[in-house]
Amino acid sequence: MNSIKKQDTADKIMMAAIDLMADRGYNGVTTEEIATKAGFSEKTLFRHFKSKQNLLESAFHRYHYAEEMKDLFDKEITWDLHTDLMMISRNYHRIMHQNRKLIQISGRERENLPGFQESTHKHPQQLKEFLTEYFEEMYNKGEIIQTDPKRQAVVFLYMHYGAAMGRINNDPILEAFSIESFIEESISIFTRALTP
Amino acid sequence: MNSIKKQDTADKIMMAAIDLMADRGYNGVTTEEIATKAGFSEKTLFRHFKSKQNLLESAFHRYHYAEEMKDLFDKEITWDLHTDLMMISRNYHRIMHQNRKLIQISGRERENLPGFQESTHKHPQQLKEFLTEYFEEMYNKGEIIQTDPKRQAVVFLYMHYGAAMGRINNDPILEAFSIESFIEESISIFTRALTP
DNA sequence: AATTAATGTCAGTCATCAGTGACTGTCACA
DNA sequence: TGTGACAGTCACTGATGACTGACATTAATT
Repeated sequence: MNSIKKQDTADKIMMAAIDLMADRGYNGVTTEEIATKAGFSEKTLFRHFKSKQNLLESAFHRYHYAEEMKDLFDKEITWDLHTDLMMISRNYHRIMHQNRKLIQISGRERENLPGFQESTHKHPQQLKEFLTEYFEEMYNKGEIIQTDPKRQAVVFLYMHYGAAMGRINNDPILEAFSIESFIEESISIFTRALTP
Repeated sequence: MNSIKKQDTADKIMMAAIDLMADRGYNGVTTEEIATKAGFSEKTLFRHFKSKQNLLESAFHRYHYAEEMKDLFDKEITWDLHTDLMMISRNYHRIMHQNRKLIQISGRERENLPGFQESTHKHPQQLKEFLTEYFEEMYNKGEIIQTDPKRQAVVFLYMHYGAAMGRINNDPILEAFSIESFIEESISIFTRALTP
């Protein structure tokens, strides 16, 4: 039972930490609260993590969404603009939504998470490069009009990033709206703009 | 010199508070730091504001970007799609940039700012309604194609919201890019998508 | 039955921080 | 010259929060 149970406890504590810190920030939450929420004593928390800071870092490391983002590119590209953009957007929003708590924390805790900001920025960066290449290729295939593919990629990304952040922050604008509906509209606009 | 100087002191303290809290959050900054940065003693801070919480609220109230957003609609609409969208975007980004510190704080400090979230959401809401009406009117004039104007407005807004947030957070994606360049590309895409 | 790993309890340390109270200094102005 | 408005200093308090050490408990393992 040793390492399994041990891991289980650590996981529960990390989950509790993520939950609470996403709502109230690193400094807004006490180690006691985290432990209680996880169903353990504060002492146990400190037996598993050598400090509060270390707990946050561990939690981040453990639940990092790094890898998923990459898979997004490896999916089936059909070279049909609408289909591909829909697929990419859906996956993007799914990943952003799954990782919303980590994203909230990361936005907030620049100071407390050394070298973390960069890892948050790494994946959009990759996505931007992938999209840029995709648009270039589509242009070469004569499927889209010629403009600057890098700029198109950035606009596309920010459009979805904005919506993803709105969703994370419970923006009332999205209340009347499903995210699926947003995706459809945005892709329609994009498709229509780029189709020759 | 009474109330002028008094206001001046209070202002300096509020400015210092905004500066520091935008970087490190409410709980990440001490009243002493704020006072020192403002060039006063901690005592003076508490003579002007009855608590740290009250200081934050006052600062927010004072520098609230509420009003500016509305002016954005009252500007010259030319009923030329490209021109109007450029004007709106430029103003939007200008206001967002001017108020970046308050925006950062507001995103972070949901818990500490009672009823603040709603006031942050109010203006985009207004903007969304204005844009919706604008798109409807443009459709009636036969200047744009028929789709759902509300959805168009939301997509337009989030596109710029995303970029504005990226700019605030120093997203490296925007490094190679001026915001003006983003605006141009995004409006080109939008214009091309909506033009009959 | 003895051992061990994981957790709990309790009492306590140490540092920090919001906020206060008493008193002083300074300048404007009447 | 005296009063009022504003800021400073200093020495506190009271609370909180991260983190520790000693010892007890529980339950599974051998």
